[in-house]
Amino acid sequence: MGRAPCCDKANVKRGPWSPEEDATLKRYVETHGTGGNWIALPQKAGLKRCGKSCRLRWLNYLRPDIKHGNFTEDEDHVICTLYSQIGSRWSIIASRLPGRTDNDVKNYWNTKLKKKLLAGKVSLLTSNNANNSPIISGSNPTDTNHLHDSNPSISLPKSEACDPQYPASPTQLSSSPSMPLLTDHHDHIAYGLSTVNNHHFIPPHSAGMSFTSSTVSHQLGTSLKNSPVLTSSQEGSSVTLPAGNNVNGGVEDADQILMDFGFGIGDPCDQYYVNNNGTLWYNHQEKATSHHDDLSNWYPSLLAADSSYADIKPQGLNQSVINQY
DNA sequence: AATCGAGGCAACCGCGAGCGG
DNA sequence: ACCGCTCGCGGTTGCCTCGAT
Repeated sequence: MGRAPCCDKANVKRGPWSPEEDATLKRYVETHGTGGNWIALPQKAGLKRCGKSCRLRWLNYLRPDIKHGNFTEDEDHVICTLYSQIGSRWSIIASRLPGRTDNDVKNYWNTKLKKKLLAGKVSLLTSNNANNSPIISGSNPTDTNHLHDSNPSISLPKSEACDPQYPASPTQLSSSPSMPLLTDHHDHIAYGLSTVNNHHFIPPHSAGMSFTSSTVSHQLGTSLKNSPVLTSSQEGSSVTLPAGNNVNGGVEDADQILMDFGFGIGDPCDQYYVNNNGTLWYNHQEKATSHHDDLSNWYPSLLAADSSYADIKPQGLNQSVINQY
């Protein structure tokens, strides 16, 4: 037996809200509040809507002080940086942006910001430029000063702070002297703590780390300093990145490194790319190809960006391991 | 002017968490 | 401890708009 529906779908209106419905809901909530029960609200308010629909409409549209459209550069940075650190937890990200809803942020990321980021029009801010970091502390949603907090930290709920997928706060991890980063295919370890298909992976940003070409060289045991574009895939495929793209700047930027390790998260064609500010980019290819220029496949920092890895589960990690970092 | 496709956004869906009985 | 109910979240869908052809 499946879950009972939250409402009688046959007797509720669905689809876009009319101005009359908006007015009715707004009037009711402003007069009576939600009463802590959205399920019962539509009947009391005289709406033929599902309670969940009412809640969504109120939170995402009718609530006072909602901002729509026109995300600022500061907001872009907040979203990008938090996304790089905590992934697609839109409610947390939205809570840092006064007047923005999780739905808004999510849509903005999916439709615009991801592309903007890939095009290099907005950057992720790292621990190296913490003075400008939008990663913020405090919880007052109306306080916009946090956008320029000089001593940033993000507070996750306790359970999340202990979640091995988010092994520790960025602040804690940034002080890590040496975290195991890259090993080869045989060890099935890429970046550390999270595990995907038995391959461990944590992007540098999640660890609050700056990731430089020399670090990569060291970890790979290979001299990369004179190799702005590295391919070390088992297939030995070379990679051509789109020209004029800051993120995938390839040969134009000697500090940027492309790594096609040929191992890891499911496919020999997976690629990892670290640019000069420490941002890890991940490219998943379904099939081996010499053309890795489909921008839609590049993701910054977090595997969580790719829904095909939604099954990421932490494995074999305990607090003592976390404490090492 | 008509058609088509891509992009953007609002809304829906299903699941997990939390809470009270 | 268990169960049922509601809330909140993230992923997905579908409609609308707009630009290109």
